[in-house]
Amino acid sequence: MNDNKKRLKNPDKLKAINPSGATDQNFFDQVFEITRQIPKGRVTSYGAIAKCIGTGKSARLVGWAMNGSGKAKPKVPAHRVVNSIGVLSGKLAFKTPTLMEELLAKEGVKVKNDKVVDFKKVFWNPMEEL
DNA sequence: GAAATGACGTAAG
DNA sequence: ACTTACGCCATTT
Repeated sequence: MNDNKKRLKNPDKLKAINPSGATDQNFFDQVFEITRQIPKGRVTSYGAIAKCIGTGKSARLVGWAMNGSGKAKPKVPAHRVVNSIGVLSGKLAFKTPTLMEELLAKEGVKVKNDKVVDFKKVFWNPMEEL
């Protein structure tokens, strides 16, 4: 497929995030924007972000969007985003499988067995903070 | 265009 | 706590 019929407002910017040039950059933009608001030492979940944006059930898309976080500018602290139970499900997508854990530990978030320790305590809710 | 894939989520066994 | 199953939606093949 890959038809160019889809509306591409900012091909350039979008290209930086999504090489194939696809869906509204809007979605990615919002995901990144929220992710950048996550305070140091705190984490949030894909579902929470999805809900905050409004897509709600598209938590998967948030994760997919994070896939492009490495190319996004400014960079997005994707390491502060975990799944609903606090597992570092995306650590394999980083340059090194241990990078995510390292970054979190550096910020004061302890990780044990690929899980965030005291997840409920360090959880940051975009709905409440924004 | 149908089928498969995925950094998810929730429910159920 | 772990596994299975289903729903969700954009991307990819």
